[in-house]
Amino acid sequence: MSIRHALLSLLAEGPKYGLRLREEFEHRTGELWPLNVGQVYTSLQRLERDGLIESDDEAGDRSSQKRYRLTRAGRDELDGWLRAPSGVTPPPRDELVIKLMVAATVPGVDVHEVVQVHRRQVVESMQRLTALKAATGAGAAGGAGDDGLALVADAELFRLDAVYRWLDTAEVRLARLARERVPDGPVPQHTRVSEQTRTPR
Amino acid sequence: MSIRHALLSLLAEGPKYGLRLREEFEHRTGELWPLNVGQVYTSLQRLERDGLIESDDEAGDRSSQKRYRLTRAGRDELDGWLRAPSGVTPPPRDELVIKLMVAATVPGVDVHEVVQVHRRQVVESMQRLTALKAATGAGAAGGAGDDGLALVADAELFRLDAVYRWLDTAEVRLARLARERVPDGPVPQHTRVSEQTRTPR
DNA sequence: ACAGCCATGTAACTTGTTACATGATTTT
DNA sequence: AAAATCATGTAACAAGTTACATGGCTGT
Repeated sequence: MSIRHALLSLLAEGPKYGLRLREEFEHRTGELWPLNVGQVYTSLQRLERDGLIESDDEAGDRSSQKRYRLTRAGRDELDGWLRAPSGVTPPPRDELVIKLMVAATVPGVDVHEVVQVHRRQVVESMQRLTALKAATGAGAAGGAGDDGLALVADAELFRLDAVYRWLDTAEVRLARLARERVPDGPVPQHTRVSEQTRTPR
Repeated sequence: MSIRHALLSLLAEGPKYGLRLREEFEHRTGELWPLNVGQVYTSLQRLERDGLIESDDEAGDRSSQKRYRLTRAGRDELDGWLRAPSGVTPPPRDELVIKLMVAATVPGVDVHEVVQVHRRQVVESMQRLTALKAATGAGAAGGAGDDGLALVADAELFRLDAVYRWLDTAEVRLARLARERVPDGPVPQHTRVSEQTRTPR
């Protein structure tokens, strides 16, 4: 639901058209989060379908700018989103966490190795981001776009730092999990019964 | 793509059926990430469609366990996933970051207020998670399921801590962004021309 | 005239997600 | 016999994503 609302936000400043919206989005996020143009148009159509934005319907001619503006409902939706908690109910599933939780018991897979691989990737990403920040920050002498990049890069850097530290604490527990692997897990009763009554192929 | 691969991982231990897969997934993640049953079945069907898993096709009778097992292609896919970087190319879009980047320039919205709201939510979530960890950790005397919960909770806690620190550093820059708001942004040339030639409604 | 960009749009697809239906088995 | 639980399945939709098509405008 991020892109929908991001478009609403950009439209709150005034009517804009598709490509313009893409440019602004990418500029604000320091060109770190590319946004496919097609997605802007599909999102705009869906927003219009939901009555959150309107367009100058006079323009029947293709290939000329079609401005969209926020409706009242759109503004309300936007205000709600800005004050709504971001991903806390339920907590968002973290792919890396899932990966390690299940990898712990996959036969023939060394958890330590998987952890190592990801640790290395985290470090590399952090180095890349730091270099990028330094390069643009020094080169262009600090405009607004650089602030955007810095913000996005910082968010990623903090996140990656957290991931790295989690990997450290997780490794111990993961090894224990793999060892403690219960061969007689909580199997529902129905299973055992069915296995007896069903004819094996 | 997380759930697909999680199911593959669980199936790597041996053939299992739908409900069993849900139970194991939820158990591993400390019951913190509920998984809708329907989604297990849809995911299984799609995995079978893609040739990553197989089922005992003998069972035409509904409402009896249908076991799925990993195919060779499935195992390969799984191995690839375990070693693949998690969300680095391109960096995942962070909803909160987007929210604040665009909120900075929405008229009538106080960035500081939005930041405050989210700061509070982060703190509350962290407290809730810490309490949950303490409660189950002390009560059940440390089984494997508690390790699962601890791992997931830790991941969330580290993540939230990073979010909190980012909010601190971001607030300054966001205020600057809102002030520095360029009224004459990089408008594509085509726009100006069209605006002259088009009849205003 | 032609290449390249601006601008919009559409068709097709993926994963995630929920609500609901169905039937068998077990429990009360 | 009724209620609860186990187990599978389906229909429908949202949101994200990409590849492609279309036409106008601009510069060479």
